[in-house]
Amino acid sequence: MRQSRHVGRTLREVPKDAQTAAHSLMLRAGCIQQLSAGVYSYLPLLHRTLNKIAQIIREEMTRAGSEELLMPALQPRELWEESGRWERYTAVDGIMFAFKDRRGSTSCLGPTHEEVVTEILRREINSYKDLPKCVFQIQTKFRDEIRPRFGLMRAREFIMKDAYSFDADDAGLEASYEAMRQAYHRICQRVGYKYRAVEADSGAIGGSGSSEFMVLADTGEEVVLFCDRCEYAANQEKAASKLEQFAPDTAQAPMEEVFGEGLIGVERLAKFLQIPVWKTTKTLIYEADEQTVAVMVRGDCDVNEIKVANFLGCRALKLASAERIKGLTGAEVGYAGPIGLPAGVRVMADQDVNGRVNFECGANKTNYHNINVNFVRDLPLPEFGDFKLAKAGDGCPHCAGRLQAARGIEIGHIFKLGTKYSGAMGCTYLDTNGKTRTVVMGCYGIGVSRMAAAWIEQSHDAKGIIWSPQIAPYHVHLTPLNLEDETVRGQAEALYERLQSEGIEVLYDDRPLRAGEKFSDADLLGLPIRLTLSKRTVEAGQIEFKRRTDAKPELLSADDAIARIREICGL
RNA sequence: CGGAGCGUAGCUCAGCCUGGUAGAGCGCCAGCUUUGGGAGCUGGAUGUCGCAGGUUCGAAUCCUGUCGCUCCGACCA
Repeated sequence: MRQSRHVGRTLREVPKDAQTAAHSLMLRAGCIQQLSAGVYSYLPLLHRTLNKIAQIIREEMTRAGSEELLMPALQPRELWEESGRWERYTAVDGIMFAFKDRRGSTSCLGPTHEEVVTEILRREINSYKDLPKCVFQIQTKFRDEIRPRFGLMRAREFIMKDAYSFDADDAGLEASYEAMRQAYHRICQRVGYKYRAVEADSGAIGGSGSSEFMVLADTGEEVVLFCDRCEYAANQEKAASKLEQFAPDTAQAPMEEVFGEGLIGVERLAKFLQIPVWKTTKTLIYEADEQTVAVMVRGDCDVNEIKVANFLGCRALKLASAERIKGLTGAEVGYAGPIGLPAGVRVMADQDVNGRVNFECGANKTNYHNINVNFVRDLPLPEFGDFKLAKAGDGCPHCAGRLQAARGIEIGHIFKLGTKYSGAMGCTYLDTNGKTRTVVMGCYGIGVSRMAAAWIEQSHDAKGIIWSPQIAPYHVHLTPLNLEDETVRGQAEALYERLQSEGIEVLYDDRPLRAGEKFSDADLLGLPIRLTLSKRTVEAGQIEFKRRTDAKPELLSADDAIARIREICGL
């Protein structure tokens, strides 16, 4: 491609709306243009990268036995009512674009395709002989994000690959899931990410098990925890952990109410009470749909709201307002405790709250704390469960190692759905005994446009993007100088032709610009290899070869340069 | 959803408080010089000041509404 005809001019100034490196660089390199909040045009450079990513995904999906199709983005309300997700996706979470057409029927733009794919496959599957099946598509998805941000990272319109497996039983699902898991590893490895696969919460999609593929980057929105000794790795939303255990007191002391003015925050409180932090207790009051719950965690922990919501099976979980807390506990925020709450409040506690003797908790009275509290004697046993947020430094749940934290960008998420959709929508088959059974499903998503953004987030420097050869828009940036010189111009044109004829993708900067502008643009666009011709190189009879990651260029013959390009780009 | 901020030239922004009919830098166009990391000089073009009302002799500026964009958000007991 001749750069003089290329659409996607570079920007010298940093666009004000860009909060992250990837967003800023994509705008500056002319990869994207914003059309409205969270909606972007993919300009030619990025379009090429997206196609390359899509191609890698296609190849790996196909290798794993999945077949490509394309489903409608525009979907009827009735289908979503059949699966039972309409209300949640529209009224409750509002994540789905929905609207009436001219006939008055309601449609939506699909944020995901479980309903449609189940509709397709339930007509396809009759017998166990028709299983397993697996299909995928690469398509534009729509999510009415509460707050779109970071460019392509959290957009309202984005490109995603989603695959769906259909099996006769759980064993079949395990096999399908494993094939997809392997495919996802291969995709990440082929692109070249530094990444981790982690255990994850399955969220709104539902289902029993899931893994996320996280590209490691400091600006990632997710926190992943992984063990320094074993293979355990999980999203913080899902992660379990073992807390350090302390020897309990040998005898119960009498419960006491202690005045401690304005003591909010467990560190200060523990110091004041002269007890270790692990003996303090945080009690948080939540509104969970229609019920009110109090959740207790050890003072050195925080509540993992996702675990609580999953335990309760509620749709919405949020901290109670200050007024509500005052109404329930009679105290200002900060002094809630499990003793003396109104009868309707359901009391739950993280399991590590148990096993302590003479612990502290809020007294439901402003500025007062109870100490030497003991279950059974002072209050009934609450419902115990795993409700704490695991954090770096906690013990690994599976071995004696410690958890470490890293930030990541979630690019892929695979789920064992089970029969949630097939059951609701009647996707069944007859087994060998002629008995009707429900198909067991899995779903496997990976964000194509987000993968491009994640790559840049992980691979850039002060000057610009550093593409990997596998997903770079072009392999080579041909940047001749002194184009006014006939000889240079002639050689540049000839080299441009030769590279193309050899199947090397080349962006040819044929603009009559100065060296500084060309090189700065080349660094910004970040193609893997830069080739430069000039009066100097003509005299030397060689061409200048520089990788984006090299500091200095080297002089090579055209043949040698092409050989190097082939080697680097795996051509 | 709540809170806040911003919409002025292609881009980044000043001007607004204190009303008098619009500016800078970069970019763009022409010419000359320059020519290996965004060079210099000279000349030039460019705006429904987001939109709609209102106040006023007069509105980018004040008021109201509206649309768009951006940022922040339960101080965890």
